[in-house]
Formats: sequence, structure tokens, C-alpha cells
Amino acid sequence: MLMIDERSKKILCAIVENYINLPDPVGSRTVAKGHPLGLSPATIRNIMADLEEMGLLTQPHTSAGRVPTDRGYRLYVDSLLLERGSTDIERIQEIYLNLETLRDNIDILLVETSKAISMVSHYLGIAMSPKPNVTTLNKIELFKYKSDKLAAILFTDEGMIKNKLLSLDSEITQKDLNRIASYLNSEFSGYTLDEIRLKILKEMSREKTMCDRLISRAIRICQEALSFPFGDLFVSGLSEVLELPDFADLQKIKELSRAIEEKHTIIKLLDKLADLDGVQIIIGSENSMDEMKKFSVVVSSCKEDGRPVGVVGIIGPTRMNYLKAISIIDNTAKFITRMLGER
Amino acid sequence: MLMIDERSKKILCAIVENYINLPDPVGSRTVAKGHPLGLSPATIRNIMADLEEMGLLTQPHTSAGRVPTDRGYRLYVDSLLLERGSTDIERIQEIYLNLETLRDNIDILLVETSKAISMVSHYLGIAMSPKPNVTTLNKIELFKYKSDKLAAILFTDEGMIKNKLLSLDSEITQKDLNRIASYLNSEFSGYTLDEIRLKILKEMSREKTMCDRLISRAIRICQEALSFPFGDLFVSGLSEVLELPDFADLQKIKELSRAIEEKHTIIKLLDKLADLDGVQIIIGSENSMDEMKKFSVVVSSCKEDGRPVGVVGIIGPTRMNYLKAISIIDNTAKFITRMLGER
DNA sequence: ATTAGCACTCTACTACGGAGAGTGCTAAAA
DNA sequence: TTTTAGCACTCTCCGTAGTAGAGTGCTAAT
Repeated sequence: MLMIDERSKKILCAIVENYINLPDPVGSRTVAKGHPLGLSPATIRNIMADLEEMGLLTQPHTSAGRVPTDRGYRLYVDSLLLERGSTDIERIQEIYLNLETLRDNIDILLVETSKAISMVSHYLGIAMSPKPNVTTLNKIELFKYKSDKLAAILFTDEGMIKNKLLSLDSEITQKDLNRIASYLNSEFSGYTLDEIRLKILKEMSREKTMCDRLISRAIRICQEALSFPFGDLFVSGLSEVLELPDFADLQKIKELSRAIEEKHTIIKLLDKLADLDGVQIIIGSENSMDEMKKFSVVVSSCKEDGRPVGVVGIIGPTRMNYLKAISIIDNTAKFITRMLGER
Repeated sequence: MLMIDERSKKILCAIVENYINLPDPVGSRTVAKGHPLGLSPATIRNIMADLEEMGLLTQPHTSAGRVPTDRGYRLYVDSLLLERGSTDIERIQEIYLNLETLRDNIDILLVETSKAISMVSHYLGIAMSPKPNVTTLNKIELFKYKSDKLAAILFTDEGMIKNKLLSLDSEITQKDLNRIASYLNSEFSGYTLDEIRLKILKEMSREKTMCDRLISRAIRICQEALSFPFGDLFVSGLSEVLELPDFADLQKIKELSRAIEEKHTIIKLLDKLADLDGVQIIIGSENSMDEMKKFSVVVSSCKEDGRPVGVVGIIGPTRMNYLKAISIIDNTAKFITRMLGER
């Protein structure tokens, strides 16, 4: 662990906050003036030199001011989490009101949530629907559609409805479909999709010994119906972040847009964090994915009765207003949880 | 109409093609060398001066080569459409094979189609699902869900399935729901969603005179169920176009990303073109939306029995390889149409 | 009608130099 | 021992100047 006294920490935080407001390297004079610590620029220079030695600050070049490193941001954020205040909640509340009207469609709700986050934060807003391993099947309904097709409608306890068209290999009546559906419901309702997948695999392994043709068919249909991309990721606000001076450079924009389009890397990242409680923060190089090493991520999972129902977050430059970001994400996560909890 | 002789046209096309390959202003020497027209640079200079006077070319500055204007591209494209050849179909076919597997879910199919288009074209790929005015209701199913909610599942003739959760204001049995559903189906099946909306409005105006409580409830449910954002737009390939030198400038990237996020402007644009047959091309300033005046659009609607089932297209710089773009879009539209037609 | 020749124009690139901001170091002060 | 003042030094930023090169328009010859 890093040894650092209170005064140095204050100066580090002052530099970080200064840099967040204005992306120019921060000099000793600026710190001395802006924060009434009763220290002269010279003293502060000494401390800054120490902080640099510790790897918390860097200079873009000799004789520029200092800029926080990722580790510098980390220390700042950690000290922030201990005593964080609430930021402009009013603005957010207003936007939440509009989201209320969308509660009945979780996908659209999440899209709009990601947009809302990007609007208030001016960073990328992200929202992800629950992953199959934690999604519980409420019921399944089956319909004939156009003679040779079958529509499977999946309801989850979390309020998601997913549908999938399946091609039928042989004729079947709606009556049989109803029987299949009620069999599947009695068998699988209340289990998570991952559990169901496991059960299906087991069933299939002894399928040959089973002679009930209908059941074996039911199993097959259910398996196909479950092969669905749960865990959708919605990202909004690219034009928002392009306004930031941090993205003046084309290379960085390219990296970010690649990261956005390669959604599965972000999904993988969020998956890791979905189980944890509270607001999680990943700063620049702490990120394990190469595409994301220049950006910071602030996320929180939305949990209902300890069961995650989604993830919301922010992606932005390492020079992010973490205080604001944390507050927004914390509030949004709680709001979504509350809203979905009322269903 | 513009008067222009065959030789000038050849030179214009030569300049456009040259510029498409390499985004540098084209000089008279280059044209003389690259295209064996048997003319000297000086002659070509004269013709280029004429073309500039006609508004088909411009110079970035006095002593640079020439660059096509939007009107220049237009002439090039028009002469192209008369005698167009087929381009690298093989590559496209290969990608189409993967799309085949997705035919059962139209939304995912369209997402993947837009990705495929961007991959082969290296421009933005766009795909849009049918608009409600041309979407025909096949059937509607209603379910109780968690005691106080109602799930409405809409099937369209085009193979789309949409679902919507509605909150119930008062208790209702599944039996009643079934009766409502079969009433709605007998009444509305086979009509386009827009037609149904009209019918509903009519019904509601005389609702007061009707005493069948169930029917009035059915009408209300149906109305809510139809308030669905059909006509989704999918855009892919931002990181693809960022590699183009045309987007070296930050301002242009911002405009493009704004255009992408403000999907409704693009949707409006595509709506206008959805009714037309064949490949439609809009070049730069021909575009009525401000956000799009710096980009070109190549689109084609996918029609099944004269009824549009979607729109596919490309958005790119005005300096676009129109020949390739046209070929890709034409083929993709035909492929999608054929695939959906087989259902 | 076409071409060769030539002067002209404009950009892109490099080099130079001064202003300004911020540093590190040293020596004095607290 | 810690803090501060002073000062020389370093590096970026920005404007100016000068040059090479590409491409033009015009004129006169073919």
C-alpha cells in the first residue's frame, strides 16, 4: 500500500479537480492560489515532485504543469468514495420522470436510460439487460405461425419478454403446442435460464431412453427458444463525448468507436462487475481490455432482492468528473431498481 | 438540363474515379496520363475550366487540382446507372450465407445486415424495418402476466413479432383476454397497422353508444398495444468510416455521429425513399437534412409483392465508390427480399 | 482546335526567434 | 527541520519568413 500524508493527498485532489475542470497541466502557482492551504508555490512544487515520484502525477514535458496518472485518479476516487456528496439531483430527477412511462418495456427503458445518462453526464451512457445466468423464467408460450413456423414467447420474472420464431420440421397442432408449453412451464418455471439449459442437457442425454415423442420435441423446442442473445448492451452519447477536448485526437475516437461496436468486450467487462454491490470504478489502464485502456468506466448493477436486473454505467475519459459520474450512476441504478421492483 | 459533350463527360468521370481512389485534387497531367484519351494536359485544362464553370468541379484553392462538386458526382452517378457492372459478388455472397441463419428474427437479421453492408462497403451500413403504415397484422395474442399486467404479442405478416406489457386498471381473467384477442383478430387481422389505428379511432368515437364493456376494453388494449415504435433503424460501421481520410476532420465526425444518434432524421429520409423502386442515390447537398448535407446516401427498399418489407442502404462521404455501393445495396436488397419472401 | 511554354499563385514544410509558463535548485528565513 | 524566495533553465506555443513543388491560366505556335 501507498504511504501518503493528508496534505499531499489534498494537493493531489486539488490537481485532479483542477484538471477535470480544465484539461491543462496544473502548475504549482495554480494550486497555491485556488486552494487556500496556506502554502507557497515552492512548497507545493516539492510535494508535486514527490507525488510524481510516487507515480501519481506526470508532466507532459519538462516545465509543464502536472497531470494525474491513472493511479493518481484512483487515489482521488478512493478518497472521494468515503465522503461523497450529492450533485445536481434535480436535473436527473426530471429526466427520470420521463423514464417512468417506459417501465413496461425493459429494452426501451434501457435504451432511454443510457440516453439519459449520457445527457446528464456528457459522457457515454451504458445500460445492459440481465444476463441469462440470473434471468428467471416466468413462463413460456408457444404458437403456430403461418403453418410451418412456431413462435416461442418467453416471459421472465424480471419483466422481460423475448420472442423467437422457430421453423417446424414436421406438422404439429396448436393443441399439442399448448400441451408442450404447459409441460415446459411445469418443468422449468422458476429456474434461471442457465439452470434450464443444464436441465435440458441432462434430459437430452437420456432422451433416447424416453419414448414420449412430445416431450422430446418439447425439449428440443425449448432449447432452440433459449438460444437468445440475452444481455443486450445499449450505448448512447458518442456525439456528446466528441465535444470533449479529450477526444480532439482522431486516434482516440477510433479506439472508442471500435470499443462501442465490439460490444462483447464491454459486455464481458460489465459481467465481471455485475455481481458486485455499489458503484464500481475502473480507471484507464486498470482496464483489462486493450480497447478500453484509455477510458474510465463507472458502473453499478441494479439489484432487486439481491438478484441483478441490469447494469448501468458511464464510459468517459480518465479525466472524468468522477464525483458527478458516481452520483449519477448511483442514483440511476437505485432508480431503475426501485422502478422494476414495483412491478 | 445540362449540355455536356461526350468527351467532357469522360474527363469528368475520370476525375471522379481518380478522386474516389485517392482523395487528392486531380490535376490535368494526372488525367492525361491515367486515361489514354490522346489529349494533352493543356487541352484537358481547358475542359476542366469549362467543367468548373458548369459547376461540376471546384478547386480547393487557385493552384490545386480539381475536385468534383455534388453536381459532378450526380452526373457521374447518372451515367453510371446506365451501364453498370457487377462487382465483387463473391465476397458478399459469403456474408449472405451467414445471414441466412438469422431469418427467423427480423430485428437481428437487420442488425446483422447493416453490419454486413458496412463490412463489405467500408461505409456506414443501414437497415430499417418496415414502417407501420405498410405492416400487416397477422394476429394478436394476449396474456396475463403477474396478476396486474397484460402482455400483448403482435404478429405481422412480414414475420415480425412485437410484444408490449400493459398495466391493467382492473382485474381480468385469461378467458376474457382470449375472447378479446379473438375479437381483435376477427376485426383487425389482415389490415395494416395504420388502417387499424384509423378503425380504432372510429370505434372509439362511437364507443359511448356501445355497451359491450369487453369490446370497449378490447379496443383500448389494442390501441395501447399498437403504440409501438415500428420502423427501427440500425446503423453499423462507424469505426469503418473513421478510417477514411474524408473523416480526418473532427467537425465532420461530429456531424456524422449526431446524424446517427438522431435516428429520426435518417428515418424520415428513408421513409421518403421507401416507396420508390430500385437503388436511390442522394448526394451531399441534395440531401434535405442539414446534418446529412456532407454525406451521400445509397438506398434500396426491399419489396415483397410490391409491399416494402424494409430498407437497406449505405451512408458515406460524397467521395464514395458509387459503383461498388450501388452493386452492394442492389444485391443486398434483392437478397433480403428473396429470403423474407420464402417464409 | 490543339499544344508547348512560361509566368504566376497557392500550399506545405522547415527554420528561426521571442514570449510565457513552469520547473528544479540553492540559499535564506522561520 | 521545514518552508519560502529568488533565479536560471527548459520546453512549448506561436508568428514570421523563406523555399520547393504542384498546378493553373494565358499566349503564341502548330
